[in-house]
Amino acid sequence: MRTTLSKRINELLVLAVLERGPAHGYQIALAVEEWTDGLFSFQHGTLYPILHRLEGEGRVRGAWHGEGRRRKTYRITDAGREILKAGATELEEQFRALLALLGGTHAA
Amino acid sequence: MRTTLSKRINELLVLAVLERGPAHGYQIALAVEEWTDGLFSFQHGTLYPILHRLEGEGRVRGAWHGEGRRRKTYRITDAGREILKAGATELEEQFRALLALLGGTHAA
DNA sequence: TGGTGATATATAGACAATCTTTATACCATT
DNA sequence: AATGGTATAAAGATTGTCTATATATCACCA
Repeated sequence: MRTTLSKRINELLVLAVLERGPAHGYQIALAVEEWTDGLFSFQHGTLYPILHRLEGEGRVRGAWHGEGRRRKTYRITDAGREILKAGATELEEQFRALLALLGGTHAA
Repeated sequence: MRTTLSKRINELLVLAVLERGPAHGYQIALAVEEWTDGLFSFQHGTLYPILHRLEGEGRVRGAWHGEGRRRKTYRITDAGREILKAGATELEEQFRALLALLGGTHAA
């Protein structure tokens, strides 16, 4: 399964949130939880490494805002948008195949 | 993400194949690959531990057939059928939520 | 003004699960 | 008899998440 499915999903979740607008880590975690009704969530010990990884790969760009409380606001890059689109499409195909196999057992 | 998503998916894939009829490990791996057009697949070092785990949990039952080449044929149990149904439903919900978030960025 | 809890980021270390590799062995084909 | 496909198993490396800890600001309340 190439790179891990969870890893891909987690990265796509982050990118999808950032596609809707810049956000910092904490906001991303909240957004994912809200928008998926709690079905997906991030521990902060999981999220920050993902953000750093994505930043290192050039899929997001982070900028510090040093007014008092330190915050790092992330924006999606063009490279990030590309793999978001490609990844979402690929994932959807995979899910279709998966559900077909799972559903085929109890559906008509 | 409770237990790993990949773990749950892998187990459901195995159970879904067995729901269609008894099979031994090698056949299960081939079936998953065929039925998902290669989008999901098992390394044998992944599949056998999963089968042993499922067997230990009573979700499948394995029986050796010792005529020459050793083969272990697995059947799904009632307990296995239960978590297959429950798991498939749960997974579908999760995917819907995920695709809504991912798709919301490039769809209307 | 001092404490609590939410906001906010980061990292080290434990843990879980898969993947790679190696081992064994039968069978069919050439 | 040698090769390649079928078939299972387990040890060890790798990967990625989770837990726990550390740090720090801010708002609120007593």
